[in-house]
Amino acid sequence: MKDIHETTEIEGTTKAIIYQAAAKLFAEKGYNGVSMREISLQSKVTKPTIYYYFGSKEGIYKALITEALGYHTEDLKQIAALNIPVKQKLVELMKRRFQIGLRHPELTKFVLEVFNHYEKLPFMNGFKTEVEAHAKIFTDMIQNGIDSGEFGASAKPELAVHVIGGVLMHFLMDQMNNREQILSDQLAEDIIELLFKGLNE
Amino acid sequence: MKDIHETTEIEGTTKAIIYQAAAKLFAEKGYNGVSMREISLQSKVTKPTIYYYFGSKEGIYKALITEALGYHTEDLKQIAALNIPVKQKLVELMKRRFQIGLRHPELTKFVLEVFNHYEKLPFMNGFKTEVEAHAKIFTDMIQNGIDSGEFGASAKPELAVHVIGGVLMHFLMDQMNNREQILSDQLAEDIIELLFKGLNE
DNA sequence: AAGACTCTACTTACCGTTAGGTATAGCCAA
DNA sequence: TTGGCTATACCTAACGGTAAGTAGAGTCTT
Repeated sequence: MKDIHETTEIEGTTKAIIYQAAAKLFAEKGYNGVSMREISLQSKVTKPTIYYYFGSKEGIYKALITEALGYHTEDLKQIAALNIPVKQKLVELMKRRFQIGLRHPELTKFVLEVFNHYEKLPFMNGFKTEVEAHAKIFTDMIQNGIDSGEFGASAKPELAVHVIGGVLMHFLMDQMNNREQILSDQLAEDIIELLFKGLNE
Repeated sequence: MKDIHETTEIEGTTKAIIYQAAAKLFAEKGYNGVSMREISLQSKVTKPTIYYYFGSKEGIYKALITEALGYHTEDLKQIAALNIPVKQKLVELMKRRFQIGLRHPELTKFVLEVFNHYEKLPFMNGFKTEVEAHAKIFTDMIQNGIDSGEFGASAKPELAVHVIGGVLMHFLMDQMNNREQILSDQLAEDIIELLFKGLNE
């Protein structure tokens, strides 16, 4: 899989410079917390140039979300297609998400924001389809684990999906708000192990 | 325990009217997404009157956070002091948080925002102490469960804290973004049960 | 008990600043 | 010399915040 920025951007071009400056600022302060002037200053590109490439503030933001979301969904599809036990898929998913979280914190924050849609922007609904597509792949993966008997029969699928997804997002969020490194492959394994064995063992 | 709004507000007063309008708007659109004019319009109170009572935009926001955070910490303290097994305390905590989430979605969103501090406001740091105090009570509670042998010895305390806390926040967040009711006492019990037994049972 | 004063609660009208966005002209590589 | 790109300078609307003033109830003095 290509690295996250390679899909739409060529490093060093004016567009890419604007793109990365905007990603950083939006991730730090949210959509309404960032002004076009700030992006212009941070990227050292004048305002009209930004408008030339992205059309509007909404335009940059949407481009950012689309890329981040697309990348994550593609990655998830790939994992779902692997020929390994579901439990291993979950470990793999968590490891990869953690790695992306460390390498691309800005884009990770966008994904978290879309999934949790906190600072509700009116145009966020436009991504509903993509978010649901992503959720479906994940749900199917868990359902597979239950159907195949790999998970206990008592595990309710929707509950399991929420718990695993919730924990994953929580750790990502935690890393996004911390300077020191929290996430690691080992942590990913420990989390899945704990979720499988349960607290009372 | 008193209901959440009784602590600082008397229903029907101008201050309370502003307060509730602001809570609703901030929860919907985030700090930077809401203007003082909007609060003024929504509450049908003129702008200077809002300044008369709260001093600044930051002032209203901080008042909202302080109340919500204070209430939640008080509630958590109360649960921690109960003379029941730790597992039951967790169930009780989750039930209560779910109930607050349903009854007071606006204030619940504030708590989530502070804990996840997404749209990072510069003055959010001012609540670090309170957030840490809250976290400590929770961590001690889990640690108790491990020390007393109620939880499995293999459960790493920090991991367990993050998993339980993460799941709790995730479900609250999910409810905040949905119109239909998701949360219930039964769900709280199911979640804790799943976390204890693990997925493979 | 009447007038002078004070206080709370609130309004009208406005401030300087910044927001998103753009018209227009110039630069420069192909 | 044309078309992709970038700069200057500007627009209107909206922002957070405030100066100045007032209605009306209460208080204090004579």
